[in-house]
Amino acid sequence: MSTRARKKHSQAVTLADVAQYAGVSGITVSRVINHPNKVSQATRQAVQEAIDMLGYIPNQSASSLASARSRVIGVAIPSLSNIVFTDVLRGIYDVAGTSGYKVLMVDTHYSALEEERMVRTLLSQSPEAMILTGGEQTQACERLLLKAKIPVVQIMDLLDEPMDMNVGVSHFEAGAAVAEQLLSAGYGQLGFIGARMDKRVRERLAGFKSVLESRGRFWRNFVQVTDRPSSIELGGELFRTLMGQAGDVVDAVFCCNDDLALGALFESQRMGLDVPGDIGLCGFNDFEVSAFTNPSLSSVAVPRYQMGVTAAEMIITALNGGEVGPKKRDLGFEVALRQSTDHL
Amino acid sequence: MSTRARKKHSQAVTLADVAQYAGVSGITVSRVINHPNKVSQATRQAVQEAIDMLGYIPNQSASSLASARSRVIGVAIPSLSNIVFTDVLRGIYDVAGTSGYKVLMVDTHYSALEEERMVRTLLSQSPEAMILTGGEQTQACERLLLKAKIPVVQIMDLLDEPMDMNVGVSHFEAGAAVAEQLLSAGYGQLGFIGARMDKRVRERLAGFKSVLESRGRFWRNFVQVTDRPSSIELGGELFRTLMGQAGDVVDAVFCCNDDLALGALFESQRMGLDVPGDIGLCGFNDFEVSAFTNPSLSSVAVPRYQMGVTAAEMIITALNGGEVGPKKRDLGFEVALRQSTDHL
DNA sequence: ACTTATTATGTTAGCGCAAACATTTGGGCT
DNA sequence: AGCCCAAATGTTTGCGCTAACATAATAAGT
Repeated sequence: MSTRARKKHSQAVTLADVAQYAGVSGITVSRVINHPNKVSQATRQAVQEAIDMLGYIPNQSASSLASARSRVIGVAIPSLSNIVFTDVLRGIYDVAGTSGYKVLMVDTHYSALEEERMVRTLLSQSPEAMILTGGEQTQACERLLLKAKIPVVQIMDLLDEPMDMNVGVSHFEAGAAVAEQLLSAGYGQLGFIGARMDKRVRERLAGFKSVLESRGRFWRNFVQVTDRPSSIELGGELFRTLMGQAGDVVDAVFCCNDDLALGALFESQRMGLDVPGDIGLCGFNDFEVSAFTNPSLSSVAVPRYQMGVTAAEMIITALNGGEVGPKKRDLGFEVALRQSTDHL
Repeated sequence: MSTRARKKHSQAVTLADVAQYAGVSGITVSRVINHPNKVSQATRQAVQEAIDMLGYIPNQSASSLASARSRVIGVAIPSLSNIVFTDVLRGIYDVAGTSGYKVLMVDTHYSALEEERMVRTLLSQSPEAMILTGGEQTQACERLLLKAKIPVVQIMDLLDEPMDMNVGVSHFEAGAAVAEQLLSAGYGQLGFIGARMDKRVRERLAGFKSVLESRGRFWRNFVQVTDRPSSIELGGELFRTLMGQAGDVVDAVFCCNDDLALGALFESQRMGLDVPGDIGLCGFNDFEVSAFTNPSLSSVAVPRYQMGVTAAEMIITALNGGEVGPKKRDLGFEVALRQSTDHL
């Protein structure tokens, strides 16, 4: 044995300590923790007592290194301040947690470059799978993930060519559905306000626009968008602007999300406009509050939580070598028609 | 060399591969990554090229194991669906991210036992510090953390005896402040509705109650609470119940959070009650929407994001061996008086 | 009894990296 | 030139754990 004994990293209890205390070998302790059914009842109990007595907590780094299993799922979402993503996250956490996986989450701030950096960070933790938002990864990012050879699920959107698996809804169709519903509710001149204008919002607008164009009812100046982050305040602002330049014609507005829709609703009240009489309003994402405002706000409900659940379940099935089923899942949406679009 | 060569875990590029490619020793590659200024310009560049060429991604498990540094901060929050906590999280992520730390977050679902289980999980990742919500940890949980000998910050509340560091606000004083403000706004018979009833909500109620009792103005049947999770819908329900049993007297209601307050506001509109004329309403947490409803909703603003930032900064300072300053920080609150309490 | 499974446990080696220590190299000074 | 010091790089070892293999103990079948 070398005389220059290296300083122990810590006084932490290790597997070896437990083994000694219980009078067994290290691997037996390891098995009690990871494959308890491979150990006899008696030994298992003795080891468990030693674990409890010493307060042993396994070192996951060592375990990962030795077994090449990290039990970590990496998740990248664009923003933590948007309930849309935190709902998905909840679904992921709920499933991952009960399956013994940890979730390492990062916030990409809606930037593909930031996402690439974050994916690098995540990969350095040797995740066993990865969940990404949307399909706008950088080339380099995609290469990294392919090289990692782990299951990847892209969520939120429906992608033509997912890297691996895909769970989402068609924002194009959702936008189109809103246009249809507003038209059949009797509105004829439809406006659009949008913020942040990420891929999904652009898709909603595209779907909305396609329906209107097919009826010769689309006019560019009925669209009021900005790249600024969405907020209720901004919704009011965009609504006021839109009304300022087309208020004499526009009779209904599709707001790209419920934040904007709420802002528009409250602003319309302050402007003395009657919703749904003077102007119809429809949001997107169906926040809880939208069902309770006066008038209640029509919106598009997307199964966010379920999206997280499904993504996590697909991953866990894949990791367990099970049959994943369809690699692309369209979870659908529902247009919730409420008072704000009910003027007939 | 043994003939039974163990199967390599993966084909992943390792530090040794990079070293060989760059014609240096492994430790030099390690230095380029972790202590670049200890390597000459030329070598650094050569190694960097090798890293890029081979697409090397360091194995964090191995690094943690060898160096006893994980660069992980563990965070336990009670719920992911409450914007209150996700705002704090954002603050933590923003600071931790820019300081090169990863955040491992867990959701305790408002349960101390679940929290203990989660802390165990977190500890197995050898976090360098931990952020917990509130001060209601189990004994065992507290013991685990003490044994881990890492910086711990308890956030949200102000604690008498924090385990280590503490960043929060006094919910008792906030509740008291609301009572004071409502009284000086001219309301005389104050009610309270509350849900979830966690420690912080109970503190708000206690503060509110203490002020009223000191003026002989507290009546038990003006308080309507439930342990069910808070929601807008529930706010409406509790408000209706309270009005049903004390509506002829109560002239203002303190809602333990803005979800309830919004529910109460919308419900009062449906009941044909004038806010703030017939009834005053004050919420808590100052969600964005509260400033934009009609009437706008009075609320108590708490620096949530800043709380996360401060907690993370204290931790990083501590980890760098810096001067942390006061271990207990009261970040204060502000009562935002708006139309819903303005009936004079 | 004797082979053959089966179950329970142990031995060995190494996962990929960085701390500690050792060595070399290259000025800068007298 | 000779010396010293600092900067740059290398060698060795082990972090704590688990896969793979080896062995021992027990049960089951003939």
